[in-house]
Amino acid sequence: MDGVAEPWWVLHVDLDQFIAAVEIARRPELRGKPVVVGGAGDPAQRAVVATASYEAREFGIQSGMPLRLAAKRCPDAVFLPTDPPAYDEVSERVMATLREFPVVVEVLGWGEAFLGAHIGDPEALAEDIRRQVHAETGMSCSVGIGDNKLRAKLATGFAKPAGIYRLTKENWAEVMFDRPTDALWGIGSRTAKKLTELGHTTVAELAAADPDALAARFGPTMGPWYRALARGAGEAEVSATPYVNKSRSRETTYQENLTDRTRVDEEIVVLAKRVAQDVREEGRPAARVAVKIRFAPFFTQTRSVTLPEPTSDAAEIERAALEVTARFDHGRPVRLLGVRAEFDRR
DNA sequence: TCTGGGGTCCTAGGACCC
DNA sequence: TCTGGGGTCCTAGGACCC
Repeated sequence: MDGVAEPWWVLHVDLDQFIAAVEIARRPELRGKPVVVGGAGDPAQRAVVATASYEAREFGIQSGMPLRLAAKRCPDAVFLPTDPPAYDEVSERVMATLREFPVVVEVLGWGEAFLGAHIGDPEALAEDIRRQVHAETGMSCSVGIGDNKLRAKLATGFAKPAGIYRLTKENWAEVMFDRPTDALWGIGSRTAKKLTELGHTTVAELAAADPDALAARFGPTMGPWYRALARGAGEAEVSATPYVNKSRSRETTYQENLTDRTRVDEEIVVLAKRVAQDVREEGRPAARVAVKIRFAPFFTQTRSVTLPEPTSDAAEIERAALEVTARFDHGRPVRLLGVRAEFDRR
């Protein structure tokens, strides 16, 4: 104290195997077993893994993998359906626990948040958080400590499971420079491949890249931003301002492709009704309506329209969705349909 | 890889206006 | 029309994240 401000730290708290952990908490007999949560819990269906328990990961099962493939890798795994309301509820309890600390809490997603704090000993705070979250919710979490959000977020990856890790300007080069560029938060496999074509395979190489060349390849915002990421740049501000949706959408992948045009319209109406309900609950009118169609085998298109006037009326949202649907070239079987409402930017 | 669902942000071309 | 320059909106697509 004595009027000397403590330094500002960003902590990233992430629940370990969150979705699987919620399921195991209410079915203790599953503890220690390979558990895979996703879709309707039927590995014969078109669906992917939401979260696999650490035991299931031993078999090479990962988030985003088709359930069918997961079942092939581990036929004895327990497959469970996703239950979003259950994850909402546990996540809320975790966030409430985090808010008991003298920190700013910015929720990132289910079981994941950034914390901002003026504090002398961030490791001690992280320990307290881990202990308190476990005591109040039964959940295990990991905590990344950083001097900005990027480094805190990446630090959590090194902390898992059930650990604490600090990543700052001091150890950034040592920890990150030899890793591939897609180890960075914001660079995925597509961009990493393009970067490799430009001769930047590692984080160190990207950090030393020519920003003008990157801008020419990726655009004036993204190009220089990738280089900044490689140097560990990120926001340090943490905001507790409640999240406001910019859009609401509903989509469905059909277990069997739709081949009947009439059926497509019927399903669009079903989705539009759900979106209209979401829009009403949002309390703000929709300004645009978009339709997404994924044709077989896996070819996705979107069409959209700006409404003459923003509306929350279900009939108008349905009508707009059907109008937009009519603009597609309906030659092939349909694998997925989606309807999205966008709110006015403000 | 027979590859979900719900979001966000950026890019780029054309329309349109002054 | 042998067609400037800048700003903004609309639309479609790509990429990424959880």
